[in-house]
Amino acid sequence: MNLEVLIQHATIEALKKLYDYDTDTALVQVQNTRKDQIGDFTIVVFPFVRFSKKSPEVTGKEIGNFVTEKVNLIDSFQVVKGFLNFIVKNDYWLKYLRDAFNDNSFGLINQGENCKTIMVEYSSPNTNKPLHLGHIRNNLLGYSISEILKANGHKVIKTNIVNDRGIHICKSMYAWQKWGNGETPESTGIKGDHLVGKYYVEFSNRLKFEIAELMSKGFSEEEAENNAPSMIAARELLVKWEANDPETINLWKTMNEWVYKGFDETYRKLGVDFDKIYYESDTYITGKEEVLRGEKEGVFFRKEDQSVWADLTADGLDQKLLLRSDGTSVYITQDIGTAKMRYNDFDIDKMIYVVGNEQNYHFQILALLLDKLGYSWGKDLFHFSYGMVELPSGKMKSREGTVVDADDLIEEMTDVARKMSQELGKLESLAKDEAEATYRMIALGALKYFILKVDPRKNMLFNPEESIDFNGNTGPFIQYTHARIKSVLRKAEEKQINFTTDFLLPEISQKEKDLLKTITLFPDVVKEAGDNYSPAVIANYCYELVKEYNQFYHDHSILAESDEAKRNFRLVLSSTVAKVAKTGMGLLGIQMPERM
RNA sequence: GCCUCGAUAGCUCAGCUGGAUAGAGCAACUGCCUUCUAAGCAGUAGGUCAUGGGUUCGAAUCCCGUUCGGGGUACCA
Repeated sequence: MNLEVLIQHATIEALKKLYDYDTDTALVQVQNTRKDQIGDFTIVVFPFVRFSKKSPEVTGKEIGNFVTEKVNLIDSFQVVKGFLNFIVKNDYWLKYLRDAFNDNSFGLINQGENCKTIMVEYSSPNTNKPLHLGHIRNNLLGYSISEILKANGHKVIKTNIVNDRGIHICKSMYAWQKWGNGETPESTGIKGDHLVGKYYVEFSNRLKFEIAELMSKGFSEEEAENNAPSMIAARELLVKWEANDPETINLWKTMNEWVYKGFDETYRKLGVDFDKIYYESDTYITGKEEVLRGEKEGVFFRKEDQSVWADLTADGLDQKLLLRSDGTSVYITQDIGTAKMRYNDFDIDKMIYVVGNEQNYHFQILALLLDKLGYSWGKDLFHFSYGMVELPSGKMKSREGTVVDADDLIEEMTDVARKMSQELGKLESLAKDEAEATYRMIALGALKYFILKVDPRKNMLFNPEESIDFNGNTGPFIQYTHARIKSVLRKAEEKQINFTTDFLLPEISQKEKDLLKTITLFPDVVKEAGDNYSPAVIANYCYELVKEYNQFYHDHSILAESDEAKRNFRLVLSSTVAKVAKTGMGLLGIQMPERM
């Protein structure tokens, strides 16, 4: 049982003995004492004065005396206004440090009885265009959430559903057929996903032109879009595709292969991966079957034009199209099929969809439809809904070319990291490829931290005019601190200074104690991040920790310390900070360099 | 229109399961490298927590109204 719980229980007992008041753990909260106050743990006594019938100060003193008597790890206490601050014996903190230092999986929970099998879907790209910054946020969140859930003792299956079919890819296919002149990634030297994306943009431009033309002839915007020749051609391609037309399927396969090769490269650079990949071209048929079964069972209905719908008005929503009048399937049809296949393939306790908040409505409906189709797990689907990445000019739109391309961004960041390292004269002793790997590590550290430190639910702003920072509250700052500690530890080794946790109790300074206390917060932070699906909690903690370390580092010598117990303690402290920071950043998918 | 999310320093963000004087970073200004990595440390300045009410011993945090902004409400995905 940890000390906070001991204090909590002792306080409950005190309330009973002193004031004959019965309460439970929910009403007695032990919190960490504010940094600017003396003490380690705090209990707010205001809620108790009502039945102690004494002033907050007196109430605090009475409870303080009782608890201090009862819990022998507590050294003393102070009452400031209505706040009861306990001061804990140094032995407690030092023992904690020893344990943390010796525990290789400090802060992580082993797979135990609460272990769930959780499937996390993320990335989910369309195969008609390359990945952009919005996808980067998705990929980083999905990967990080998976790691955080593993750290909380769960089994995680990372999955990706590739939207490899549908009208969007037909648009690229049509444009390539029409204006491509047989271009390939090989013939042009353009990365496959970028080449296909180029034709998607060309299609959009052409369509925009055609719509304008038709509207000038008196068509409404909707009519114009439906009657634009390019749009008609793309729809024809989709019908041919669903009818298995060999020529269409061939072209589709070829262009998708180009895209996959490109995606694989981007995923590799980003450092994300998947345990199982689904393709909508494999799952949409199951979806169609499910919809038709639903229609047969009277859950769904068919309109005169042969389109199939779900009536959700009883649930406070609208009618929802499930199959088009030409018989082809839509987005939600595919998702129904994908969900069913996943539950057939794996024994899943929980399904998490990492998808942007623009699709909140979609997932609300998906859960409802699956429930109506008789799947008990339908309502348990969890949509991890995250905010958009916005540019100063507003939302990113692939169709309009206002996107920050993922590959470009990573390259630019790497260039900045390289330039900066060289200006600072760092890494000169490293071999070229090792230095390059470190630049990449720093660049990705900056990018990933920049994205993951913000609350996932909120929209965030990216300004391409200002490059992502490498100083201050950033990934490289945390990486730097790690490298700094590693450097000290290397020097210790060179000087043959061995250190163990057997140090006799040294006196510890306030800064050392603050740092040590920050280390003790890590397990709770991991748990909170898991409960709230929030990499941001981890990111902000890592920053807090290394900031604390840098202050300590500035004020104390480590290797030059003559008192052996102190030197020993500081080395253990440093080493533990490095380990915790590395573990924490690992949960964000950020690697830590040995030197930088 | 309806549904939904948001608004904290000049900018980007923490803090939101109610607790002490609202915190960081960036940008601006000042100091600190003959000593373990200055991608660092210390400091100055910067706030009506959109706004009006309510609940409470106590509200940035919870509730209601208002204003402004994002997203959704497609036979796009």
